[in-house]
Amino acid sequence: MTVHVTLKDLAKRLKVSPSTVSRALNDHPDISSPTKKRILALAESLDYHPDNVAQSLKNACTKTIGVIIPEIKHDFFASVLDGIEDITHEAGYTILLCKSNESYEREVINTKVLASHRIAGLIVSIAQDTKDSLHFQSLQRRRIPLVFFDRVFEDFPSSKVIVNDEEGAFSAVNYLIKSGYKRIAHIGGPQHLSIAKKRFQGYCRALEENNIPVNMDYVLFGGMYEEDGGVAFDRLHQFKPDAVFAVNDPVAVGAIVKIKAVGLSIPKDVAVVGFSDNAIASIIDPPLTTIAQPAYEMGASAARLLMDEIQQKNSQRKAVVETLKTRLIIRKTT
Amino acid sequence: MTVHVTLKDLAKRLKVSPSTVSRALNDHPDISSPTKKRILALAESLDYHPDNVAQSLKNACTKTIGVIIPEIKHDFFASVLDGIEDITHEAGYTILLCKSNESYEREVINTKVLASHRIAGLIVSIAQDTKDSLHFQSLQRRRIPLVFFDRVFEDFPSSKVIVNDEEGAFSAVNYLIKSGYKRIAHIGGPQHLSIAKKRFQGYCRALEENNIPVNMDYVLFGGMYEEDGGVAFDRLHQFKPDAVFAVNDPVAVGAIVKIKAVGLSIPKDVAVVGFSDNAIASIIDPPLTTIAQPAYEMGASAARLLMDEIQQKNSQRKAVVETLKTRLIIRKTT
DNA sequence: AACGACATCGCAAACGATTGCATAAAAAAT
DNA sequence: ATTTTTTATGCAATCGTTTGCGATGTCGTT
Repeated sequence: MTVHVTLKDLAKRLKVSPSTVSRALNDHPDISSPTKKRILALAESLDYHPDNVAQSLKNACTKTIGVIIPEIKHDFFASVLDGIEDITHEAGYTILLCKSNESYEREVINTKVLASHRIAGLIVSIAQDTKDSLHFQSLQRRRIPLVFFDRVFEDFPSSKVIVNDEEGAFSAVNYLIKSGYKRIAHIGGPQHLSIAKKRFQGYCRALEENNIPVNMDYVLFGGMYEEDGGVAFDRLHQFKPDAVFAVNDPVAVGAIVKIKAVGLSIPKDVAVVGFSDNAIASIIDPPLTTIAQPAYEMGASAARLLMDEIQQKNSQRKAVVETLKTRLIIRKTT
Repeated sequence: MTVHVTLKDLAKRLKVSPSTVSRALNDHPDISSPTKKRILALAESLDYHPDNVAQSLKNACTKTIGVIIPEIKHDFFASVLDGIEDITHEAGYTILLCKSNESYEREVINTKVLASHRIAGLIVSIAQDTKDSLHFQSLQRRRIPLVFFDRVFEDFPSSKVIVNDEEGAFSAVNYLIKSGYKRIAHIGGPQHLSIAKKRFQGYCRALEENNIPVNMDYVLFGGMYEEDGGVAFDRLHQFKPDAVFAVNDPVAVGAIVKIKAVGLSIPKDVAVVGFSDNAIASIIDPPLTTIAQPAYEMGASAARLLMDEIQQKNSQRKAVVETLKTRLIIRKTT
């Protein structure tokens, strides 16, 4: 009365050896077609499914890939996950999903759990709290292919999928300048996050190329959430900026809410630009000018890179960095 | 030069048997504390991690649970997933994530893949295309605990987490009636989906209890997406409804867009009520009156139920149905 | 001095599947 | 009729871990 039907069960019932059953199920040419048919038929009727766990143990590799993201309930990551799922599913892989909750400790635990699950590879966007990459180095030592996306370590020897943050930020700020805005503020994110840093750099370059000095009164670094945007604009308010370039859409939204709250009008008094083109951007009032990131495509690209690395496991792998293009979407906040 | 450090490696290095190492790592009382310390120390320095795959094989159970959802990039499911992750992570389980893309075939494949991964349990919200439950019955025969949420089979003998859809719909429509709306239309979903059916039932009951006959001119059944809402209102338009109760928020949004497009004003000419309280609801112009579903809580509840069932595997399990409360959120579309 | 009680540890089988090698029978070639 | 080849199947080891049982060795007890 075993619950799971095993290969041995089939063997016993048919009075053949387990090896024969295994070969028959894998359509090995050594097995005669009559026996093959008998075995296939029984397997079918008993609803036999090979035990992936045992197969993995034997083959020293599973058909699962790990994914670690800071949070799930977030347009961007959800879309990325969607892209990852579609590609890996095609390739016969399943996703082991972990969430870091932006915590370094939880990220470390996740890598350990996933490693001991023997994932074939790992796709990661690192947490805000994460500053060192020891846990990922440990995975590389075990030859587990690794692909980072969006939030990456700049000098980590692995494949990455990023967007051209600097360029995107540049084009947004440059557009603001060309539109005649003079006092352009920046609400930035934590500068140890490469995306936050790059966006700040793009902001600076745009100003410089237009011969506008970077005034640090207009620059604030905080978190990546809506409340951070509100807090930041509160402090910025005294300097009367006529435009705000936020590190991402939630922060931009936070700023918008605050701007409206203090009685200023958008974009007449203050223009706002976000980053990411979250769903919220097209829906908020007024609709937010922002920089679109191809989220689904990033997930799909990361998954494709990972699948490649897994397949050619033994050949010398080279870390490839894929930079996807951003796109400035002009709406009503500028 | 093995990549993975195994228990046997430790054993060899320390000239003890693998069983001793195993027991030491599991803090078995038979092992003396000096040897324990030696083993622990080496395990630490060699960055040893037990192979989950081998453990799973031996123990006939993994520390993973499967999750099948129709799509990921959707506020509701993403939030549910968030809830599931938090609870299962606490319990030491990892999520194997599959997406059905609303397709019956893909759902069937997913159940097979997950079963052969030997998941300890499964959480599912069924696809729109799914009409029979054979694949889930097959899982139950293998004694894999199953919990459905949101979209469930009404008469399937397993635990479920649902919201009181009928009651939620009733309260929304009742509110519309009390507010003085007379010609209340319903843009419904596929009636084989229990949630769509229940919401329609709530709509009917509200009308009936207020002595308003249900006029099927005002009722349309379609899909669950934004475009379906637009299409539906197009056809509804001729009957001049003064209020629309949509089966969910995307459909409501589709209707809103269409209503604005034909030059009607909301809520003056037509009121709109959605269902789910997606992020979009609070952001769209005008902000949408809708019925809030506790998405995160549903995920967390489903996960808790599943954890319980897994732990008391052998005792007779009873299917428990947990019904969470909805909440009418009144915004500006009514 | 002899015997049982403990404390430590190893042996070996097991989980379910795969696979190189050996073996047996049947078919083909001489 | 004998040898060679082909075809079909079984044996046994292996992946990494766990665990019941048995084998030591060390004490304390009478």
